[in-house]
Amino acid sequence: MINRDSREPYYYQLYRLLREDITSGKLKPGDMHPTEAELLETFQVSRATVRQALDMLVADGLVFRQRGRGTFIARPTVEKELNRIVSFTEDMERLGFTAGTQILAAEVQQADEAIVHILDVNRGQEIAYLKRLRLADDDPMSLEESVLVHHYCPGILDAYQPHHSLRQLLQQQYGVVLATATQKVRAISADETVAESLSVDEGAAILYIERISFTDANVPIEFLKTYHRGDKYTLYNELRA
Amino acid sequence: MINRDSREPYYYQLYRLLREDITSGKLKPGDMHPTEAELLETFQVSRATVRQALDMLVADGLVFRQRGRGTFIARPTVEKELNRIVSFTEDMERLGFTAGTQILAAEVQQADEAIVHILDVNRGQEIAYLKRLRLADDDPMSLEESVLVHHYCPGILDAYQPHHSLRQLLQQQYGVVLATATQKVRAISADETVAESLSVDEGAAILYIERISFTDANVPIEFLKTYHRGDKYTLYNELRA
DNA sequence: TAGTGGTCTAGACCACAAA
DNA sequence: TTGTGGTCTAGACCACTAA
Repeated sequence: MINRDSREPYYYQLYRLLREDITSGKLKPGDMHPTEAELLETFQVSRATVRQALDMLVADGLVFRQRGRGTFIARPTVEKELNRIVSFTEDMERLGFTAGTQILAAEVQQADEAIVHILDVNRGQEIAYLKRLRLADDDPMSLEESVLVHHYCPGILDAYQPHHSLRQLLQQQYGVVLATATQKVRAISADETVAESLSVDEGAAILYIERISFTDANVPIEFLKTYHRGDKYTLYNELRA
Repeated sequence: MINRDSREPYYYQLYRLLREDITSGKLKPGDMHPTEAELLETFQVSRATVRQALDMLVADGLVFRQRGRGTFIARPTVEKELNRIVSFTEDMERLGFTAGTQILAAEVQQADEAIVHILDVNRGQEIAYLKRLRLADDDPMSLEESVLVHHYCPGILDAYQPHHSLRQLLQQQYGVVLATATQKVRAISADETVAESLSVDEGAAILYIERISFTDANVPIEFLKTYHRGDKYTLYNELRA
């Protein structure tokens, strides 16, 4: 039900309630969604409020409307997922692998000239450096080097455990939400270090990705370099005209 | 002004009018947009209608709202461009190169089993095959193999000229608009053929992209395989949480 | 014809920013 | 204090779908 005393808008509360019914599987793809009239009655809010909540579900791609027929639960498409920021664990599980992690290095360092410009910090300012080897079904898949602005997540390297999601930790312990990211993707040849870490031959093709992640306040918070095994890893994305 | 007799909704007419003021440059980034109250008065519509039009401008990224301050014209950001379908020519010019093209093959073929599933055609149905070498400042940059459903663009291989954009040709001569695409990105090692075409050593890192493009009616129309030189080509994209 | 979503009105009160 | 956008109400009429 809608909490009338909450500072959260009615439409947003309703949105979350309706979304839960879909993501929990209570309503399945193709099912008809409760009509606007039913929602008015059930939740005792005006039609504009109901429509505002439904607009958000439509924007999320969770439902679609057909004039004269009703509102229906959408069939999830792979495409919708393609440009989302996904954790390595999520990514591997989607592909049917079991994800594992080895921590190769975790230390607080001082920002060098290169990082200063990328993460908008001052030279010498503290950064958290984390180097991890990512495994899929116990085989090396990717090598990841993360640099975080330590100021926003002090002590994160002590809190981090291999089975944790860095993303979740940032959100739950520090209230830092990764909202957007930009990335550059290149194909490179494995140098000795990378080859050894990933158990491939020197010179093997590597999918190299540099990502800068931003908080919901549009502040750069993480710089990530990833070396994926070219023979094992595929990146998907979607384009619009 | 709003045409009250049009079948086009008021909010949509208003949206187009306001958008025109921005894209024409009459309103510049950072400028304050007319307030909702002003728009009510000027266009003699209700506030809900004004807000619906403004919602669309916000969704387009053309304006942003600040409670208590007003609505402002947004600064176009590079990031917004990152997930757009871009032609090779556009792409190279953005980077400051001069784009060139050599046609290596252009012929009508019959769909084999692999293509049948990708482009949703029948086995043996006609497809247009086009193999092009892409140059940046006269250096080989990428090797592209396009497969088009010939039925939607009969005779396109005769109409195509090296300095043309395939995308423009499809739109202008056949009314086919490429609206969305999905792509897979991998790092591979150059085999003999690819190495020779791109003037790199065999085994050099190649950024390999497979793209399926869809029309605005969501019909698959083109299958594109691209081999980019790893030492020269970088792919950019943007992610959301 | 009954029921659905699409559009539109004319108000109201609120939170927030700036003077 | 004034003006802005944010939220909300209680209606209305319309276009479309399906029975």
